Amino acid sequence: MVESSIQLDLVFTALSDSTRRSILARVAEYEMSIGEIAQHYKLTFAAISKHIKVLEKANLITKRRRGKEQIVIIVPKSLDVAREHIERYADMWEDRFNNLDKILEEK
Amino acid sequence: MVESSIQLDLVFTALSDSTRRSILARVAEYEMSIGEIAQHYKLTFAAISKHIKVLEKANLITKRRRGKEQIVIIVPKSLDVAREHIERYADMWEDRFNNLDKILEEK
DNA sequence: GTATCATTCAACTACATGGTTGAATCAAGC
DNA sequence: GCTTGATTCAACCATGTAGTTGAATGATAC
Repeated sequence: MVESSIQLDLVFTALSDSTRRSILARVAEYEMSIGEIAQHYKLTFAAISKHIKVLEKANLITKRRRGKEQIVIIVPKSLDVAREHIERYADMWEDRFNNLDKILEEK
Repeated sequence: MVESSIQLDLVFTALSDSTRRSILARVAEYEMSIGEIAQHYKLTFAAISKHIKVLEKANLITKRRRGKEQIVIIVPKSLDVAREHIERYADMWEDRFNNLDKILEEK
């Protein structure tokens, strides 16, 4: 535990399950109720509800009430933290690559 | 399980742990042996070895032998699959946002 | 081939996760 | 206030994961 970023932990954990990625893709297109989401999967309602809670905890989605239903809404900027983190690896590697000249000179 | 992408599962699972992200950041800058990596953490050697195996399984890093040591090397393009997936969510949301006009017309 | 250093494997513990079922909650409609 | 529909909670089971320790392997140096 060095770069203690709980938010990143939560986001990557949420994205590590294909059912959750599928749900996220769904609500990225159309906001919909939990019941509507659950219809598309063989899992029980409760299981879907749990997956949605994981996405919510990672702040990838949020909920709003519409009568009896809970409407699931994507939080658009929430994935930025993950995207930016991934870019950072690329940048580091790029820097290292650009320093190859120096390394070769030492030979 | 809808968009059965085991590779994405592995990559996001690997990135969901801050120790592994830290290791990945380290080897993105400089390639180094497992022993050198382990020195920076309070965990046992075996624990670090396990973390590195998770990163290897996700194809984020690879290993090369140098005498007695195993040198850990980042696989630069391996994160693309994750980055591209994240971009897709953004695109979907963008499309939906651009269609707001039509939705408002229906009102 | 023996000693040594670097790493991995095996066995184990503790805890988290993904799934189930059935009861409980909560808002709406009558 | 009762019923119904939508969702969540609680309890439980099975499996996976992160960590440990100690033994086993693999490569080098002598």
